[in-house]
Amino acid sequence: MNNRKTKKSSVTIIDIANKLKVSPSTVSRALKGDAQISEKKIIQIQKLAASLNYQPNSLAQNLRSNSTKTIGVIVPDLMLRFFTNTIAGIEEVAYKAGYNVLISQSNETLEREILNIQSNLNNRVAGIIIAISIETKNLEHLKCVLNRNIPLVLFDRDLPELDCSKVLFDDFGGAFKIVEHLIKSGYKRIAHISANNSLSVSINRFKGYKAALKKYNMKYDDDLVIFTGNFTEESGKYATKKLLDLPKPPDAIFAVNDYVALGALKELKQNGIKVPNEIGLAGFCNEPISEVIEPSLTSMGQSGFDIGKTAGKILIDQLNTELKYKNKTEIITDFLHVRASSQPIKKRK
Amino acid sequence: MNNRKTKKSSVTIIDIANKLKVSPSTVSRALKGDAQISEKKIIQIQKLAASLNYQPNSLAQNLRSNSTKTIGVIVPDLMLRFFTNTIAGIEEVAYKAGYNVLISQSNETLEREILNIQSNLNNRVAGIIIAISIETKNLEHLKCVLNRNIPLVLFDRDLPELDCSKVLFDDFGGAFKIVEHLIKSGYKRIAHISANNSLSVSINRFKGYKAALKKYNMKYDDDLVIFTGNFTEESGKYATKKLLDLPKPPDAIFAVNDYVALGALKELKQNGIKVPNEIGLAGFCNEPISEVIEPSLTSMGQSGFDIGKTAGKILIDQLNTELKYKNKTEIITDFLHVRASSQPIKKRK
DNA sequence: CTGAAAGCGCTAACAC
DNA sequence: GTGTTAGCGCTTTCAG
Repeated sequence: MNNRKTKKSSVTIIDIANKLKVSPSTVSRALKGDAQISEKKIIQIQKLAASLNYQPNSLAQNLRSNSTKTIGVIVPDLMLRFFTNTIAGIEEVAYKAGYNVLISQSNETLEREILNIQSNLNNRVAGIIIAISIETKNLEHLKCVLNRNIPLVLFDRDLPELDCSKVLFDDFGGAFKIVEHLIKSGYKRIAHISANNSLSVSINRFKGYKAALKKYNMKYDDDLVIFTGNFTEESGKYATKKLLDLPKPPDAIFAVNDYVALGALKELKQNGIKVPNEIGLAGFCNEPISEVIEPSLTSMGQSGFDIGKTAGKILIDQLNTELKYKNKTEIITDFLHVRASSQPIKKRK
Repeated sequence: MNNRKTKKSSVTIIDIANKLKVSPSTVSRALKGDAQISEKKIIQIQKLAASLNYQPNSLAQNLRSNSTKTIGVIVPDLMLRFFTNTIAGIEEVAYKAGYNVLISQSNETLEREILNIQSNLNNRVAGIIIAISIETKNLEHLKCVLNRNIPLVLFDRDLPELDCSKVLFDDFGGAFKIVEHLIKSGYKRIAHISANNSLSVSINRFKGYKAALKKYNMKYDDDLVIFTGNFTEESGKYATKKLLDLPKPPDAIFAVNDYVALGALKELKQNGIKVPNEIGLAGFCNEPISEVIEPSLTSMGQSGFDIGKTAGKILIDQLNTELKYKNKTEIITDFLHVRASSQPIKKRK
């Protein structure tokens, strides 16, 4: 009996059809405002549906169409601000377009990423937006998505071998601007703390660093580049320690991101080195902390929210226009937030 | 033809049945390891399924069971660190239990929250975890969820009138500890910057503040409490301005959260007031910024990740055990991070 | 131990 | 304009 009650809890198209002595298909059509159905029937049916608080059963619609109004989003780590900001952007545009957002995290492992994709496919998501894990070199699982004609949008971390839509940040240009700014501020020996985990993000920032040095005829020095393997504060400390141990330490440091820069700053302070007076410093991402630390940190902006919105837009475009094969790459840029940590050398006492 | 290809792209239970000359029901049972099916058939069927890379069509399973393996999560704002940390915690336990996570944000509006719930219900989520919006006073939409026997877990923001599972932070105790710490550090006139938007969070921190004063026989002074309406840095500045304008300004400020405290700190600095020497300061949430600002900010920890994990666990418990009516309230506590901004008065020069 | 058959709710040929 | 019918893929009685 409880069972019956539960069943009755949702009104179906058949209930409406019975009450109005019409067929279920008529109801179905009327609810969609099909032009073939007479005006009065449409109104009558829609009125009854509304008064009964009819809600279409998405599950049935999904099975019928073998698709859903759901976008799968896979990110490496939900504890990282950048990725959650991206999700906020995606949710924003998805909501407006009537899509739901299914999230999962790969924890930076390929294994879990594959399971996430699998699960997304089983759930017949309409499309997938993904930032790949550090481990992702093999791309079978991603090709599998494309083979099924499911639109795929890669963001932040590029996979040049994969042919699909992408939303990338201009890491090269961003790094270039930072280093250019440091050079113009009078710094002569600019070090770079990189991550070197084969991620495009890391690689391209390194390239931007080198390009800026080259443009201004500054010698590239291998000793001034430290590869740490990841993006943590600890790495920043470790790398800075190594830099300070050099026979000729740098007079500025460009860190691959703000947390690495924070680690560098702490290490410098611990060694009694004044920033920016003795060593200038700059980071990447413009995290909230960059604005509030002492001295405030010069950092390249990188709006995760905008990247998310763009990725969402591209995906929904592909979904709506059936241009499932149209691969679009969008490069997002942002501007440099110049703060105290990179005060021009001239102004230094 | 393309159509046919797409159709063939996924293997169904019927394909397997045909190849093995058994019925679809046998295959279905064998895949679940039904004890009734003979050992050899089970092995044979599972082997073939694996080799064909058979993936059950979740959509069909969903329709059949009128339910999904999906947990709906609704938060006010995906740009807030606390909520995304919660989501990380939920995802963690959901993943392990084989559930997907569908997220949506209400943007702090009741209207959108209702639409989010509606959408979750249409998608037949197995359960819902929600942090209500600031506007949510009417609870029809939430009762509607419970009426459908869908487990609901409220977190962070309480709605005392609603009878369901809850995971709340010990805001009262947290505030009490902060104020007690300030008192023990020698502060005599402790102000509180509150939000007063009728959220339990705000109300309970205010109550904790008053309780601590009372315990230590300190007079409660209305002038020392400012209600700003929200949780922003701007509010912190505004309230601090008002506090400094008092005939007898406070010698310590307990801000309802870290961003409000940050605003307070900036305002104090702007007025040349030394923290903690002239005015002590404490916040709430232990945001990453609290550790890096100058002076570092004393703050009550509040692990969104733990709250999320707990909420997820409770929901999944209810789902697994069919104890859909068992309403469990879990109170999460954390510890106080004492930092420079509230240095004991004795140590001040 | 296995098969036949019905049905979850909706939609879209195909009829008339 | 509207109804009939079949079927999306899976599960689960009910029969044997």
